[in-house]
Amino acid sequence: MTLTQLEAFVLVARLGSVKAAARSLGVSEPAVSSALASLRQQLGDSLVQRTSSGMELTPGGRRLVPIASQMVGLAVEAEAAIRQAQGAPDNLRVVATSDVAESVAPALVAAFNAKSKAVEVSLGVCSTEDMAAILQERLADVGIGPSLSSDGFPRLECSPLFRYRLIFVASPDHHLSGAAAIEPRALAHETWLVGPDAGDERSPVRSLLDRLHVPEARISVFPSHAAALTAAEQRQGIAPAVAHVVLDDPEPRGVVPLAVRGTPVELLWHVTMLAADRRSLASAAFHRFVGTPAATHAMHAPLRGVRPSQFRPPVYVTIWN
Amino acid sequence: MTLTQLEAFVLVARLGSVKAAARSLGVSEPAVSSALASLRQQLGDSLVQRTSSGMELTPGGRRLVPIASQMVGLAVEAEAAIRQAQGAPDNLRVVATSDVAESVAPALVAAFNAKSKAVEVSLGVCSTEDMAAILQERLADVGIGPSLSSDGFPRLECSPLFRYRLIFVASPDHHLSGAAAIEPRALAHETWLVGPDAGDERSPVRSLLDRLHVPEARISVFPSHAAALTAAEQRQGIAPAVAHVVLDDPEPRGVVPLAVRGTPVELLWHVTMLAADRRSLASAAFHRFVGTPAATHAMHAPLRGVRPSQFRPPVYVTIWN
DNA sequence: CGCCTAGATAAGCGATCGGTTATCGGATAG
DNA sequence: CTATCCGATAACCGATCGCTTATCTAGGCG
Repeated sequence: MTLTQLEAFVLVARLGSVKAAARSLGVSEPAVSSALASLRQQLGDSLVQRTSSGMELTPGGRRLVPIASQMVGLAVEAEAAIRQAQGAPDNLRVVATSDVAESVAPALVAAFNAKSKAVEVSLGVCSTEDMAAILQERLADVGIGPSLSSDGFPRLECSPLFRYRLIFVASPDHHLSGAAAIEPRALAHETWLVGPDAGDERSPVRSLLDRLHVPEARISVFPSHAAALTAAEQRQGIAPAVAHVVLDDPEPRGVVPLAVRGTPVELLWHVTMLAADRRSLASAAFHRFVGTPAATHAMHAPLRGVRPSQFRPPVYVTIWN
Repeated sequence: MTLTQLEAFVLVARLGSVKAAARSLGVSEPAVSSALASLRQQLGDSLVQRTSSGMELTPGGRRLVPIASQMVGLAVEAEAAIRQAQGAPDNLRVVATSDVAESVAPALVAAFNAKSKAVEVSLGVCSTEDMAAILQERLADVGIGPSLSSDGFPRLECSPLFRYRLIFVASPDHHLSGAAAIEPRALAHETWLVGPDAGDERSPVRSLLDRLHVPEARISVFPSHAAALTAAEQRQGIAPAVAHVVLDDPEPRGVVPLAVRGTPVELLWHVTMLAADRRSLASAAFHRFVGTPAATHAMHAPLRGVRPSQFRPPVYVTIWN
């Protein structure tokens, strides 16, 4: 029974699939499967069994989850405690959905870092779907993205962070540029140039594309939002974008907003972390920070110096440990 | 950071020496030392440092102890939880000092076993000194021996179990047999035939020998009390013994009690286990059991069928896991 | 019916673990 | 000063871990 095995098991139990757990851990599927096999053999219980709809816990597995989860949590706590005892900088791992990670997160993280020098902040990317489990399993300390409040993760606390506007942009040459009061359903057969969050089942962009019934063939997914925007400048296509990031850019992009009815879409990003009694000192400091005007200001500031290379290449994987 | 390493560290911290930890775990000294080295390297903290008087914790080490302790505790809890979920018999590991293990413990354990068929009980031996740490680290569930109440192990609960009389016996041929009102200090230069607990710093027999200033050369330590008694039948020497065990034996030993002033010595054995809120179901059942008349009766019953071979050969080591 | 998805299994590989015996080093006591 | 105790280290070894790629297999679905 190793901590690695326990962590794999907990993630399988929490996420309901070996595949998702493997993705969250950034390893291959058999790695997780065999970790599970070792546990099963050693404990003499199958722990989880596949059913038609995901993986179901056995009675033994159900008991193991909270214990194993706590053990893994204690392991990271141990490391943090010792680092702190030595006066070493505390560590804060922020995960965000890809849209956040490419818009407001860098500035927010930088501002926080400037203020609390004793904390080392790192920024990662994950899908909305995995975020709750990642936070609960302490693979990360803070999550930024859509609201996670109704997820059945009672130990997580989710609060509104930032109100933003989703707009659609295109090159000035685009045939819809300049058109007035465009009907949304007219966009169903346009070419869409989107960032990685189009792969995230629960991202606003994804649900929008789903609602419009845009066929797969008309969607081009880019490894970053910046790349999607660049493509929109050059190719005929529509890109969703966060309003203030595109419009207030000091070096304006070669795209213009489209006058689509119902836009800009008002949306909210939330910040999620463990409940107050079990979060780390650094997490608590971050939580306090995001309530300050300095944080709001940083997020509203135009995006500066963000290059796609700043973001982890494997966008949908969060790797630490 | 593996559980094995954490356990080694905790035991070193608790027992104050690598040697004692190695003994408790039943492994060699370098095994513990290298486990410690791995932890030190990985966490970047020396954790414990040797001083003139034992090992001293660093600030980081001090923080790690409770966390690591909890982790290993959870590991054994996990196994127990799953075993129980499968309806498998619960497991109760009893440790006792060697005097108890050879006198009342077998009957007590057997009686408990007969009553709760769903619990598998095993009996081990350890020194008084190590008992508290062994219980706290869940290497065993129940400890029987001298009182441990003043040991600075706040999570342990210690209650009186059994009042017994310590007497001295010798062969009827012995020159002191039949003598009246023997002065204790007259025994200082006799030959003593004692069981393994003479090696236990805190056993009553040891402190008695210390008080009499019996020279090392006059003490013969046997691998079991039974062996010491047998030797007393055949050789010229005095053996300490638990009164009712020797006197009520259905097949009387060839020894007689000596009329030493101050004897019989009234002593108490205690039972120690984790505090009520963190003990296992089986431990709780055992705790209830020792308060019943059946338990008292079992302990008072003459020792039946006890052979030295029933006791672990390496007397001062407790091995499970 | 065959395809597809997702988990299990096989085979293999390097790193680490966990243990041993033997030796070294440093403080303490006599 | 030397003997001794105790922890650290060296050298070594087998088992396991943790991971990979490739293949197998059981259900669900068109």
